[in-house]
This record gives sequence, C-alpha cells and structure tokens, in this order.
Amino acid sequence: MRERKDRDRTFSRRSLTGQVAHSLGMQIVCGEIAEGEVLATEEAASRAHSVSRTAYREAIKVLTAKGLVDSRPKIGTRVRPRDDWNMLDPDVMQWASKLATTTDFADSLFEFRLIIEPEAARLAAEKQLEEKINMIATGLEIMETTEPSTQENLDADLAFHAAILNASGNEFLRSLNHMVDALLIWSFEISSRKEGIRAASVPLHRSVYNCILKRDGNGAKQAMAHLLQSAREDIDQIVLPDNEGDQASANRVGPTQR
Amino acid sequence: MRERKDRDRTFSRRSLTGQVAHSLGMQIVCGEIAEGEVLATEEAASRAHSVSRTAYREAIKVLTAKGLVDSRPKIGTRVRPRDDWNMLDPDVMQWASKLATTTDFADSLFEFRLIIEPEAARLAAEKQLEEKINMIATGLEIMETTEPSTQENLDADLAFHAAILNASGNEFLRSLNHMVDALLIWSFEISSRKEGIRAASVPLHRSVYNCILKRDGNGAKQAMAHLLQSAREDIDQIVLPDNEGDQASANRVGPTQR
DNA sequence: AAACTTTATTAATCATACAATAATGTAAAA
DNA sequence: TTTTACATTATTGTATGATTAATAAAGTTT
Repeated sequence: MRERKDRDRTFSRRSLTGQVAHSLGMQIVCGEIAEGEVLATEEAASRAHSVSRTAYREAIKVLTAKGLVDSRPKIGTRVRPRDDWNMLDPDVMQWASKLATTTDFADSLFEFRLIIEPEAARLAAEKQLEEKINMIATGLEIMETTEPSTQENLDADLAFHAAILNASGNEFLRSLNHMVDALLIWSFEISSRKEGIRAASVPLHRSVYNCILKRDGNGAKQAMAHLLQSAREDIDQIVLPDNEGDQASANRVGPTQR
Repeated sequence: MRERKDRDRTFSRRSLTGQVAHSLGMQIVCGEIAEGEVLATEEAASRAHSVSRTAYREAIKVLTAKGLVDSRPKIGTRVRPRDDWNMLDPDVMQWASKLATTTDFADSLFEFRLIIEPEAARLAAEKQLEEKINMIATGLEIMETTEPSTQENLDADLAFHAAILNASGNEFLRSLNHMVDALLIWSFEISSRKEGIRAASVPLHRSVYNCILKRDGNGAKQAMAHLLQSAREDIDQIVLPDNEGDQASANRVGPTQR
C-alpha cells in the first residue's frame, strides 16, 4: 500500500530545478562549498549546471527557503553559516545523512531522537487518540508479518514511527516525521549490511505499542527509549567497526561519493 | 549588539518574491486557502498579486520547499495536507503564530518546548562547552540589566534561549533556535499587553544558568521546565482571559482537531 | 468493460531585456 | 590628508514571450 510516492515528500527531484537544488544543497551540506563562500554568478552557475538562469534561480530560492544561502544584488549568493541551516528540514536532513561518515552524525541523531520519540510515545499513551493509535497497530502488524530488510518492512517501520509522532497529538512533533523518515532510511541502508539486526527490533516495537494500549505513559516512554538505544548500538557496531582506535577505520565506511 | 539583522533569519520580505511567499504562506497556514485546494494558474495568480510569473513562480518554489504546496502540470499548484507542512520551519512557525487566537497553538507550543528545552539545558550542563556557556551568560546579564518589555531585553531573551540550544552541542537542537525565536517574539507581543509579567521570569533564567555552571544536569532540566511552565501560565492568563467555560479549559490539553 | 489514443490544460523551461541595488572607485571639498 | 559626494559597474531582481513537456480527462477502439 505504501508505495514510492511516500518517498516523494521531500523536494521533488524530477524537475530540473529540483535536481539543481539537490546537487547544490548536497555540496553545501557536505562542505564542498564552504560556509561564507560566494557562489558563481547566476549567469555562470546556470551555465555550469547546463540549465537556464530561470531554473537555477528557482533552485536557489529553494535553498534560501531552507536557510542554506542568501542572495543579494552586487554581492552574489553566499552560503550562510551552518547555524542558520534548517537541519530539521527533511531535505537538509537527507543531504546531511549522505556524509555521515563520522559517528558524530549518528550520535547527534540518536541523542535527538531519544529526546523526541520517547516523549511522543508517552503523549500517545496519555492522550489515547483512538484512530491515530490504530495506525500504529497497522504499521506494527506489517512489521511482524514481513521479512526484515525488505522494502515493505522498512515502509512499515517508517509508518510505525510516523504514527507514534502523529498520535502524540502535537503538530510540532508530528512535523518531525519526515525527518525521522530520512533517518530511518539512512539507518536502514547502513544496517542492511549486517544480517539479523533488524529482526531483533520487532519485539521492541511491540512493547512500545502495548504500553500505549495500556495507557502506560512512562512505560511507553521507556520502551521507546530502549528501542532507540538498541538501534543506536546496532548502528554504532557498523559505523565504528571494531575500534582499533584509529581514524582510518572510522572513515572506512565512506559515504556514497559521486 | 544584536540588531535588526537577527530578525532577518527568516525568508526575506524585501523582494517581491518574498512578499508573495509571505502572503500566500500566511493564507495557507491560516486556512484561508484550504488543504487540497488548487491555486489559480500561474498566469492568473501572478496577475492577482500584480507580479510577473517569474516572481510568482519563485514564491511557489519557496512554499514548495517548506512542504506547503506541490505543483504539477495539468493539475496546478495544490495545497498539501497539513501533515506534510514543515511546522518547524521558522517562517511557517511565524505564519502560524499569527493565527494563534486559540489556546491550541499555545498549548502545542509549550508542550513541544517543554520536551526540547529542558533536555537542551541538561545537555548543556553535562557537556560543559565553555565558550557556548559563556554566551548564555552574556544573554542573561543583559536580561538582568535592561528594562523588561524593551527590544533590548527581548533580544537578550532570544539570545539566552538560543545559547542554551547551542550549548547542548547537538546541531538538531540548535536548529530549533530560529523557531524558538519566532515563538518568543510571539509571546513577547502577547505578554507585553500585561505589565510586570516579564520581569518575574528573570530569576528563573538565572537559576537555569546557575545549574548549568554547577554541572547539575537534572537541576538545569528542572529549572528550564519551571521557567517554561511559568511562561505558559502567563500566556494562558492572557490568551484565555478568565475562562467562563469549564468545559473548554478541560479540553484545553486536546490536540488540534480539524 | 477494458485498453489505448487523442486532446486540452497547465506547469516547466528557455532566452532576452531591463530595473534596482549596493560595493567600489573617483573626484571634489574640507 | 580626510571626508564627502558622486559616478561606475557588477550582480541579483523583475518582467515578458515563446516553446516544451507532463498529464488528467475525454474520446476511441477493441
């Protein structure tokens, strides 16, 4: 039921504008274009990307909207300081995840999710918004009845986490679901390198849901925290594979270089 | 020290494109243009706004980047379901705050901040990133030495909260600072209707800082929670001025129904 | 009824021209 | 010499028209 379409919630890459925004956004987030750096003029840059100035400008507007750049006449388009980037924007998030060579990214990520998602689970248990809780069940059931490391299983996982955020009844928390999607897809790609990891997490999902059903707010919160910590350990095992302590091994799991 | 420039971190309203994006974005977030609704064609809409198609299209790209709309040939530009909006985007946040007539908005808001900011304070206390903690002090000192309800005092308040998020050492938390800015400005405008409210909060800020200095993570967390709860009560007093309906106040914690 | 064409509508893209802006250099004035 | 005022110029901002591509909906055939 959940098809590819759900993946399109981030800025569309079908259009030329989308492609340029994606390409430039990635370069900026990955540091290939440094903070404070001024991009080539529209004239030159659009030619470099083989698109019209119009298409290029629209791409820049997209990046501007996400806080990545700022354009001014006579100055040019300058990359804004990292502090101003909207890291919680699903696209920025996804771009950033591509360069997640260091464990820093994974750490910040799980630290953040550990703040957000357990509380969302608690709120879901306390508020008991029936229809929304049913959607959690739906995701969970598919997770339990499909093979781990399949597309369908991942989609169910995404649906589960999105449903929890949604069932928190807080629209700011709900807004994080696109971001969490980007993350889950990232960790799916990482963790599918190693067998058996994902299967183990299904019961943890179940116990989160059970607590919510029982209206056990603190239980749900703890269960979710447990689930995330478990996921973090799995990821750490891979991203930081047998630490002999040197930089090289940490960098070994390189990003998808273009 | 902190001038107007800091207020410009959201999408610039100087350009025509910015004005149109602002106007349309506001209409969408406020529900004047409903979810699922299809906007007029570029041709018509741009004329309605008295701008060129170029400027209008660029505005649409901005809204697309924030998840508010989606354009396709033969379909037109359609307002996406509320679930897809990036509520954490500073601009969207600011637009949404304009329609905060209901307490729902304030409630969701404080619920969210109560999840985020106390944890940020705890992390700041635990990680002890010296330079960043100094920035907290700077904001606090200005708060303590300026008149409440002045621009300077508000700016110091913004700086204080931003510094805490920053000192959490987590870049996702840090990203929330623009959003929190929008909120603080909103509550400043609300609360400045009533005298004396803001002065009372200064000691609460101080105790958050003291806990961070003492490396008391849980203390900092609780102090921040206390600060926010106090702010919430102040706002509630004004937004919901002497509730005549007990029913209404009982349901107050409810979700944003639609 | 189903599958497939066609058509009409709309955004997407391109090319070009001109306007507005602001950094920088230049000359006049103190 | 320093400052002020002014002109220069590079860059984005805005406007317009033309062309292309995508696609939903209507129509046609099987």
